[in-house]
Amino acid sequence: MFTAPDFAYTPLATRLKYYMDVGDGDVAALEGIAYEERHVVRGETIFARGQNIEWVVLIMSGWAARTRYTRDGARQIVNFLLPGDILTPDAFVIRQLEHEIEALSSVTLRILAMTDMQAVLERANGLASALWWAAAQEDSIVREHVVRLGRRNAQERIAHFLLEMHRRMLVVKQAAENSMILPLTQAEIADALGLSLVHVNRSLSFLQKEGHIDRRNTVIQLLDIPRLAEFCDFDTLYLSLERQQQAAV
Amino acid sequence: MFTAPDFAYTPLATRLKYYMDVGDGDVAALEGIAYEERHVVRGETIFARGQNIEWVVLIMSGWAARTRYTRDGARQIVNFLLPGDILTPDAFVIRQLEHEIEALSSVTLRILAMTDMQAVLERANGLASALWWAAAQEDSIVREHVVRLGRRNAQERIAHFLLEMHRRMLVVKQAAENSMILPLTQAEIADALGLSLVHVNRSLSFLQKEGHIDRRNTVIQLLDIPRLAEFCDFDTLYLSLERQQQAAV
DNA sequence: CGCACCTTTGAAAGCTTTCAATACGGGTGG
DNA sequence: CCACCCGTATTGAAAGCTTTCAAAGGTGCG
Repeated sequence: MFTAPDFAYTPLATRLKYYMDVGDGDVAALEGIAYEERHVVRGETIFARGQNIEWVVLIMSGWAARTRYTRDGARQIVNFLLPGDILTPDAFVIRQLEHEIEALSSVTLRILAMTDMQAVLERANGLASALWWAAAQEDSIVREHVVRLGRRNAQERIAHFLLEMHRRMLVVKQAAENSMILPLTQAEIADALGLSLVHVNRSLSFLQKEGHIDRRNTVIQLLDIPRLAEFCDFDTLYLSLERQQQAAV
Repeated sequence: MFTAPDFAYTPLATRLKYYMDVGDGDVAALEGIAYEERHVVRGETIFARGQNIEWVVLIMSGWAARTRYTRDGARQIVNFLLPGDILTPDAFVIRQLEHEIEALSSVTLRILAMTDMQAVLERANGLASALWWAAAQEDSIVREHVVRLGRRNAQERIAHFLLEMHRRMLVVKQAAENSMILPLTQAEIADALGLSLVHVNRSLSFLQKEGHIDRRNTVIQLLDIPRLAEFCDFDTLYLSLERQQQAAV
C-alpha cells in the first residue's frame, strides 16, 4: 500500500529536492556531515522550554511537535515536525527555546554539530539558502495554522489539517497517494486544532460519514482529495513557496 | 502623557538595542544604508499575495498586518507589524509572498535595496545575527498567537493581545508605561483573534467593567498590568528570546 | 484476565456568533 | 453653525457550535 521510502536521500534532502533545485553536491555535503543518531520514544520531551540548543537536529523518522502549555496545563501543539523537518532552525542565533519539542511517536533524530554545519554551509553554496527556505516554509505553515484556528470550524480544521499532513508526508515519500499513517491520538489532534477531544471525535465521524475519509487505527485514507480540499478551502500555495532565483547570502 | 520618541535611533535599532548587545557600529551601518521612504494610507495593501519581494522593508511608524483571506472573504490577521518590525524577513530566499501585508493606519516605510543590505551585512558583523534574531522573535510571536487562538477564551485573548501590543510598542518607545495608542477598530481585533466583532465589543466592555482597561477612542490604558497579565496568563518570555552568546554565520 | 489508554456516545451547559437595531463621533456640504 | 452621512461602537435576543461531564465500548499488552 505504501511506496517504499527512497533510501537514496535523507528525508530533508528529499524535501529540499522536491521543492527546489538543489545540486547533488549540496545534497552530498549535507548528508555527509558527521552526525549522531538519537532515538526517542513516544511522549518523550526532546527539548524542554528554556533549554540551550547547541546542535542542529533533523527528524529522520517519526512525528514530533512544537508545543506550549498554558498555566492550567492545557497543551497547544503549535506545529508538527515530520521526517525531513528541522527542529532547530534558529540554532545559530537563539540560545534558548521558548517552547517544548515532544515526540508524538518513536522518533529518530540526526544531530549535527553546529560547527560542522557552519563549515559545510560555507562550502556548499546553495545549501544555506535551501535551509533558509525550509525555515521560511515552516513559518508559512505556522501562519496557515493561525488561519485554521481563527477562521475555520471544527470539521474544516480537521480536514485541512489532514490534507496538510498528507501533503507533507507525501513529499518525503512517507505517504501513499491517498493514505498515510497518522500516529496521533484524537487528544493530540484536539491539542493542535484548539478543540476538545470529544468534538474531534465527532468531527472525524462526520468526515467519515460524508465519505471524505476512512480510518482504520492509525491508517487514514483520504478518499477524494480534491473534494476534501474543496470542502475545507485547502490551497497548497503556503507549502510551496517559490525560492528566489539567485539566492543571496 | 507619552514619552517623546527617541529620535537618536530608528525603531528597528531601538528594538535591537533593547533586546541585545548591538554595537554602535552595527547600528550606524544599518541606519546608514541608503533608503527610499514610502507613505501608505490606512487600508492600503502594502504587498499583495504572490507579489515579488525585491527589497528589505522596515516600518518606521504606524501599524500594518500580515493577513490571509479564506475563500468566503473572511480575513485573518496573522501578525501585527509595528514600528521597528521587518516586513520582509525572508526577502533573501523567498521570491513570492504567500500572504498580504496591509496598512492598518498611516504607515511610513523605509525601503532598502537588497544588494545594499547584503553589502552591509558582510561588513557589520553582529548585524546579520541581530536581524536573524528579529526574525526568530517574530516566529515566536506567531507561535504565541497560535496558543492564544487555540487555548484561550475571548476575554483572555484580548487581554493577552493588548499586553503584547503594549509591550512591543513600549520597546520601540511608542507607548507610555500604562497606555498606548491602539489604532485598530474592533473589527480588526476580531480578525486577529478569531472572534466576531460583537464579541470583541462585549469582551472589551468586560475588561473595562472589571477595571482592567480604560478606553477613550484610540487611547487605551492598561490600569494594572501585573493584574491583567495574571488574568490572561501573559508571560513575556516569548518576546525576549536570548540571543546566542557568540553569534555565528 | 485486568489494567491503561484511547475511542465513542448522550445530554446539558456554556461560549460565541448571527441578526437586527440603535447610538455615537467626526467630517462634509449647505 | 447645523443637518446629514458614514463608519464604528453598542446592545438585545435567538441560534449554533463546542465544551464539559459522564459513562460505556475497544484494544493492546503484561
